[in-house]
Amino acid sequence: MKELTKQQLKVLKSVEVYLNKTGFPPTRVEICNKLGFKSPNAAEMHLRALEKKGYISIKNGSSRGISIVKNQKVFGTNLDQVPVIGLVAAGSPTLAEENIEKRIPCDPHMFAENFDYFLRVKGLSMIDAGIHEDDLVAIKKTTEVKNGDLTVIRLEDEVTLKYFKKNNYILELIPANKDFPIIKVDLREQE
Amino acid sequence: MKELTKQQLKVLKSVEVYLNKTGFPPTRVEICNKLGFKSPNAAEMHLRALEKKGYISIKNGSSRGISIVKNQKVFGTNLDQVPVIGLVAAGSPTLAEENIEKRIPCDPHMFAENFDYFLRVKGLSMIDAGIHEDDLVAIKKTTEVKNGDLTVIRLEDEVTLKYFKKNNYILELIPANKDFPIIKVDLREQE
DNA sequence: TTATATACTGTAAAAATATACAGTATAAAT
DNA sequence: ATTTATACTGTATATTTTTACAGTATATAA
Repeated sequence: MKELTKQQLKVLKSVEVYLNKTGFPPTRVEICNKLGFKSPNAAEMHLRALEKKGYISIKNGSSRGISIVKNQKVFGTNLDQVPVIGLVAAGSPTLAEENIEKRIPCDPHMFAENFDYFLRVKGLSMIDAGIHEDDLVAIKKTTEVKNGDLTVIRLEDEVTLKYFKKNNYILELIPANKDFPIIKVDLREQE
Repeated sequence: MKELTKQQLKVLKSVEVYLNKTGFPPTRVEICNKLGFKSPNAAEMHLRALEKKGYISIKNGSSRGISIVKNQKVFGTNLDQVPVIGLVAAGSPTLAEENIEKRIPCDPHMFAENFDYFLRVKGLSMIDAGIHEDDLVAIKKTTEVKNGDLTVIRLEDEVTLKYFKKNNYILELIPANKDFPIIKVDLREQE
C-alpha cells in the first residue's frame, strides 16, 4: 500500500478516533478544528489523498461519507479497492497514482470476467451503446484484441472508447454515436 | 429495556444494516426511502422514540449523527445512558417515558456523587448560580434535604429549582436570581 | 532558476440534512 | 362518543456540509 505523508497519517488517525468516539465519521470542519487547520479545504485535500491511496473511501455528496477501508475478506466475498481512472484527453490512462480519481470497494468478479480498473467516461461518443458521460466502464488489460471488441484506444494524444476492427493494415475505429465519424488508420503510416 | 413497536424495530434494524454496509449512519431521507416512507419526519419520529428508549443516541444538529447504543462497559469506564428530563411547568418530573427527552451516554460518577438523571433548565430563575436556560442539571433523588441545598421543588403545579431552607413550619424557597421573589410556605397550610 | 510536490488559507455557492409545524388516518382504550 | 397512541404525509426553513476556485508559502529536485 502506498505510503502516507505525516499529515495524511494525522488525518487518518483523527478520523479513526472520531469514529471510535462517536460512532460516525467527522466532517471536514471537525477534522480542521481537531488538527488546528483553518480551512476545510485542508482536510478535504488530505481526505482525497487518503482515498486515492486506498486507505479510506468517500461517498461524494454525502455528509460524513467517509469509511475506513479494512483488509476486508468478509464472508468470502473478496471486496477489493478497484481504482477509478479519469478518461483524460491527453496521454494514456495508466494505473499511476496521479491518474487515480478514487477507489471503490467492489468485487472484480462482479461481471463475467474480472477486470482491472474503472474508466470514467467523458464526452458523448458512446451514447448509442448506452454509455453516458460520467459512467464508469470496467476495463480489463489485455494484449489480444478481436474485431468487434469495445476497446480503449490511444491515438497520438487522444484516448477514446471505440469498437475495434482490423483488416490487414487498415484499422477502423467505430464510435457508438452516429454523429461521430469512423476513424480509419493505415498502420503502415501511423502506429 | 423498554419494548419497541414494530416500526421502531424496523427503523433500528435499517440503521444497523446501513451502518454495516457503508460505515456511517443513514440520513432521515435515506431511512424513508429504504422503508418506503414518504416524509422524512416519519423517520425522525421513530429515531426520537428509539433515542428516548435508549437504543440509539442522536447528536442534535449533526448530519448522520446517529450512534447505536451498545451495552458498553468499555475499558472499565461505565458509560450508562443517563436520561434527560425536560423541566415542565406542570407536574412533577419523573423518569416516566413521556418525560424523557433523550438519553446521553455518560458516567454517573463523573461528579463527586453519582446522580440519577439530568434536568433541562427552563427560565432564568437560577441565573445567579450560573445556571442558564437549557443547561443540564444533574439530579440525585433523595429523601433527606438539608438547609442550603439546591433542590428540585414541586409546589402545586409548579416545578422549580430553588435553595431550600426550613425552620419548623416555615419553608423558604430562595431563587438564585435577585429579580425573583423568595417564596415562603407555611407547612401547616400547604403541603 | 524554474519547476514540482506538499500543505495549507480564505471564500463562496450549491446541495444535503435536520427539524419544526400543521395536518390526516386508524385502531384501541375510556 | 371522545380521547389517546401510533404512524404517518407534506411543506418549509435554517443549518450543516461538501466542494469548487483562487491564492500563498516552503522545501526539494531538475
